[in-house]
Formats: sequence, structure tokens, C-alpha cells
Amino acid sequence: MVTLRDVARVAGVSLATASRAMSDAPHVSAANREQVARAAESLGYRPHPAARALTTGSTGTVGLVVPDLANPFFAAVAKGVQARARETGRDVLVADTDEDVAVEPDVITRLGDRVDGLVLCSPRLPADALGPLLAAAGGPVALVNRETPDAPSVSFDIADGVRQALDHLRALGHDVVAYAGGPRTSWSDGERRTALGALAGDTVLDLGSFRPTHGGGVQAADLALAAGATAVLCFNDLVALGVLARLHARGVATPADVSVVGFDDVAAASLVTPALTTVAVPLARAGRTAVDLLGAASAPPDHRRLPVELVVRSSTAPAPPTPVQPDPRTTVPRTADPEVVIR
Amino acid sequence: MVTLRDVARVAGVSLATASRAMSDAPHVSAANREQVARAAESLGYRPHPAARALTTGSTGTVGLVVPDLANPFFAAVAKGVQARARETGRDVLVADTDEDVAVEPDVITRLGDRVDGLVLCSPRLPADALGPLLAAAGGPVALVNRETPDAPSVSFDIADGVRQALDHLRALGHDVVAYAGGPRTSWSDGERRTALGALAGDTVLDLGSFRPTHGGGVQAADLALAAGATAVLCFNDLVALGVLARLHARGVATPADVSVVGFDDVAAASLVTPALTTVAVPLARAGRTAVDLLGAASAPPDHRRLPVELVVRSSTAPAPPTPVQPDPRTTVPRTADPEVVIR
DNA sequence: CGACAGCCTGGAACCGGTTCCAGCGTGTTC
DNA sequence: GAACACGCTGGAACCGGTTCCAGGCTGTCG
Repeated sequence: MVTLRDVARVAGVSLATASRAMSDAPHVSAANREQVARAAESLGYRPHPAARALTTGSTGTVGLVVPDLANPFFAAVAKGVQARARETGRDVLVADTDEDVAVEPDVITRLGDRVDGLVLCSPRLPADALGPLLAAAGGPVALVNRETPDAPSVSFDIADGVRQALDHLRALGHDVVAYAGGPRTSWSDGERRTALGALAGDTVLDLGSFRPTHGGGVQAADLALAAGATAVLCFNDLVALGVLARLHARGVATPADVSVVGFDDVAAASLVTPALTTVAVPLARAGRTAVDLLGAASAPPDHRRLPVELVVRSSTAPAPPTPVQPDPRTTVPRTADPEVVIR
Repeated sequence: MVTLRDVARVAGVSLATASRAMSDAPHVSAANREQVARAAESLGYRPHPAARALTTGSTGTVGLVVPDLANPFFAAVAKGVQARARETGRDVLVADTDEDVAVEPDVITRLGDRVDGLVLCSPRLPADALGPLLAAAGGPVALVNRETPDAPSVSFDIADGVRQALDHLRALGHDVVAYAGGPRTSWSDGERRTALGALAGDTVLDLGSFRPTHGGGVQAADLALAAGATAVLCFNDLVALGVLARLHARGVATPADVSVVGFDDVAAASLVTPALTTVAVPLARAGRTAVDLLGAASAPPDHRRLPVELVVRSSTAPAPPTPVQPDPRTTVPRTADPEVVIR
């Protein structure tokens, strides 16, 4: 292994000078700078990351914590984080919590020690547990798809996305829109619900909370049908895909009988038939922005809201003249509580 | 920041003893061991990773290089790598080459310096460039979905997967099977082609090479139709999904008129309609196994082939009595060269 | 009762860089 | 021509751990 001492010896200068030359510091003559560069090149010198980290205190690494790497939503964010980090000469240490809230604190503190900054994507931790943890991380932290007063964050203009979706469905003649919600503990589900309440309080039918997966959508579809909804707005694309699949299986035509709108614009959304109308969210950009926020600590913390855009595809159409009748043989389960209107 | 010196002072022992106590080394009295543990606990001591790495030469980190984090295939492998690394007390440094061969060498050498071992998933680099690079990594390397004599690897029993798919289609009465191939430079496409040639030389119709994406499948579907194929075996699930979508768009019924088989069993495969019959590949397990191979260097290197399993869903059915006629108005493009039979 | 073995212990060297500081040489200015 | 400023240089301290080595203590055996 070749160290800086070797480079210094070959270049005929002291260790200190070699170090300065390598890091483009001032107080090095052009001749020596050249000598050192040449020696380093010929020896194939590569600085030892740990040694550098020990003295400078900076590791050249950013951490990323996501609930599930295999979820296309997080994968897209991860890609953005990775790309931006590489552009700025840093590496990414990634941790997958497997959707388990209990491991989040461990992972955050462990990673916190090893990185220059930490990006937390959609942490599931409740606000009161998150706050103290951010301090314990011991370095800059930026959140994605979650907001808290204690740290900078980048999230999406969910209210505007909900408005665009609602405007679109109303323009198509859907007077009442059913909402297939995500987990109650989800910050972004809360944002959607708040927006729905503010924008269209008494014309939104709450189908309840579902797991943010294909299965959750399947479940929601039956409730939507039972309630006689002509349009379903979904927590995310996976849920929307589940709704689509279930409607198809039950012989309900989309978009002729029921329109479906998703959220996120995951890759699969445009590949399915009918192609999904959905609120596109700049996931990779969010990842990139989060990395940039790590560098720019400010007080009060910076909260970015990235713009979103409704992408109209083939899963939405004008409301049918006579909406599907609620199936008289079915009843809506209590837990879904579809009578409750969001305010 | 609290260092081991602080712990030693509080515990009333020397730095050396404190170090030994913390790392469960021998030659420490039970009393001192207890004192040190207590002091470390009360001070909230956490060892400095860079300092440890500097002396021991081990970083407690494994590297992972993938072509595209957002591709569900690689995401699943990454999840496996991450899980196994965490179980063994290590972290994962991940790099996404964005499908660009040119950046692979850079990424590999850069990451190689910072990790105890490197997992390379589906490197696109040609064999003659890969070999030297593995040495340059300067530590143990394990490959996933790629084999080379120079390093241990974990791949899949592709030949058996191809056999299962072929047996299935033949049992359904498909005499000739079209193959929608992946990139010529892909090692695993080569494996599929070799298996096809060995198993069914003159009953396989080569549709050509396509980008391993939905778009590639769309492209392949038209060629399959033009050639009058009743069954299409695809390089991977994304291609199969594209084929399915295009057949649907052109009014061809699946599986009644044409059967489609994918490869990998990505999550989307089971969510689409008709659900995709595909060769399921243990992606996460491959990731875990690769991490284990890093620890167990052996000569000659260990090459694991994980078993695969055909999952029969709804995209395959008995061959139609009278196959779809090749559309007389279309001709098969030259580049696809469907006349060429794999041997 | 003395010698020897063996377990603990702490001082010090070391890992590979970065950076402070003192010293040297040159150029500039009264 | 002397004093001063400034740029370059290398010796040495330092970052926070790990580990070698010498020495002290206790226990056992002859």
C-alpha cells in the first residue's frame, strides 16, 4: 500500500508539503506542486479515507435511511440522493428499516456517526420521538416526504396535487370522490386529508385507511363499489393499481364506470392498462435537493415544497350518466366508516 | 464528543485496559471490565468508526455496485445485501452506475478503498476489463448475476429456468417458441441463449435483442406477431410486460392467442392482468449469499447457482388450434433476423 | 522461603493523514 | 544597507483508537 510518505519521498519533499500539494492548499511552490502530482500519479497513490476522516472529521459520506428499498417510491428517491452525492464527490451509506419503526432509532444513531449528513426519507417515527433523535444524529439531517420544525425538509406540494386531481375529476362530472387513504400514522396521508377537507369538505367520501400496497387497493375497491362511488382518489399508485385490478376482476369498466387517480407516478403507472392518471411527484429531484440541504444549514430550517403535476392518462373519464348502483347485497364495513366526511 | 480516554478516566483505568475491555479482549479482570462498561454506558460513549478503521484496517462496511437502483431486479438484490450486512453488523455503501459502463471502473476503485468487501451486481464490463479491476479493488469481491473465473459469484440456474419454461409451453402444445432476447452484452442473456440452443435448438425462433425494458417488449411483440408465434419467452419481466401491453393494444388475446412467459418474477408480474407466468429468481437471497461469500475467500473461488422456479399464472394457456396468421401486410425487419435459429 | 509461571496492567508506538508553528530565504521599502 | 514582510518549507503534534511490550502482582511448586 502506498502512503503519502512514499509520495513525499519520491517527490523529494516533506510530508507536510506533500499533504498541502495534494489538497490544493496555498503555500506550495508551483514546482513542488507539480513534483508531488507526478509522484502521486506514478505511484498510483490513493489517500486513505479513514485517515483523512480521522483528522478532518469529515467522512465524505452521506447516509440515507428508507423504509423499503424495493418500494419504487423510495428507490427513486435513493437514486436521486445517490446521483447528487456522487456529483459532489461523496458516497452514500444506505439503510433499509424494512418498514419497522422500532429499528429507526438504532439505524439513525449508528449511521449518524459514520456520515457527514443524513437524509431521512419518510421516517415512520412519531414527531415526539423524531425530534430528540435528530439531535442525537450529531450532524446535519434533512427529511424527505416528512416535515418537522427541527430539521430542513423537502416534501411535495400535496395540497396542490390534491386540488389538481379534484379539479380534473369535477370537470369530468364526478360530484363525489371517494378517497382510499394510506396509513393513519403517515404524515403524507395527513397532508392529503387536510387538503381534501379544505378543498372539498362535503363532497369527499372517506373509504378509510389501507396498507399502501396493491392489496390495500384491492380492499378499497370493494368499499368504493359498495358505496357507489364513480371516482376514487388513491393514497398512492400501488393502491390505485390494486383498485384497478379489483375493479377489472369484478367486471367494472375503468374508466367508463369508475375513474381512478393515483399519486406519485411510479414507473408501473404508465405501463398498466388502462394507464393510470396520477399526480406525478419529482422523487429523484427530492433526493437531490435533500443532499443539497445537508450542506446549507440555516435557522430556521429550510422547508422546500416541490411542485407536482397531474398526469392524465386513461384511467379517468367523464362520470357515467347513471352511476353504478351500490350493490344491494353488500354493505360497507363499519371500520371504513364511509359516512364520515372529511372536514 | 466522548472518547475512549474519557471512559478510561471515569473508569479509573488506563486507555489500553479500556480498549481491551470494550472489545471483549482477554487479559482484563472482571471488575475492570464491569467498570469500563459502566463508564461507557453512563457517558454515552460510541467508538469513532474512522479511528477504529485506521488501526484495524477494517471499516465495517460492504460496498454494493448496481447498474440502476430503480430497477426492481437490482432493488431486490440491494435489499438482500442490506439485510445480511446489517445482521452481521456492517453497513452498506451503495453506488448506482446509471447503466453506464464507463463509470464502473471509477466506482469500483473508489468504493474498493472504503469497504471491507465489494458486491458487484450484473456488471456490464466485458470480461477482459473486469478481471484486472477485481484485483484493483484491493479486497474481496463477489459477483451477482455474472460469472468470471477470478471471483466468487452467485447466479441463478438459468438453464433450469429455461427448461422449466420450455417444458411448460411444450406441454401446452406450443411447438415453436419465440425468444425476445436481452442486450447482446448481457452475460445472463448469453446464458439464456446457450440453454435455449442446447435444449431446443430448432424449435426456438430468435426475435433478436431488445433493451431490457417495457419499450423493448413492445418492440418485440410486433415481431412475434409478424412471425406468427404462439408463445413468447422473454429476457425478463419488464420485456414480458411490454409484450403483454402491445398484444393487448393490437387486439391479440393473451393467453388465448399468444402465451407470454417472463423471467425474474418482479413484484409487478403478479399484479398485472393477465398475471404473468414467469421464472421466479431468488433475488434477495442472492444478495444475502453474496455478502456471505465476501467473508469466505477460497481457491478456487466459489460459484453458487441458486435454484429457480417457474410460477404459472394467467399469461400462458394451450396453443390455439389455428395459430394467428402472420399479418401479410407486415414483414419482419431484417435486424431481428427471425429466421436464425439458435444452436 | 525463594523461584518461576501466568494473568493484569499501563506506557508508548503506531495507523495515515492534516495542520500548527518556527525558521529560512527572498524581495521590498525606507 | 538594514529592517521588515511574506511565501515556502519541514519538524512535530494531533485525531481516536489498537496493540506490542515491559513490569508488577499473585499463586504455586520445589
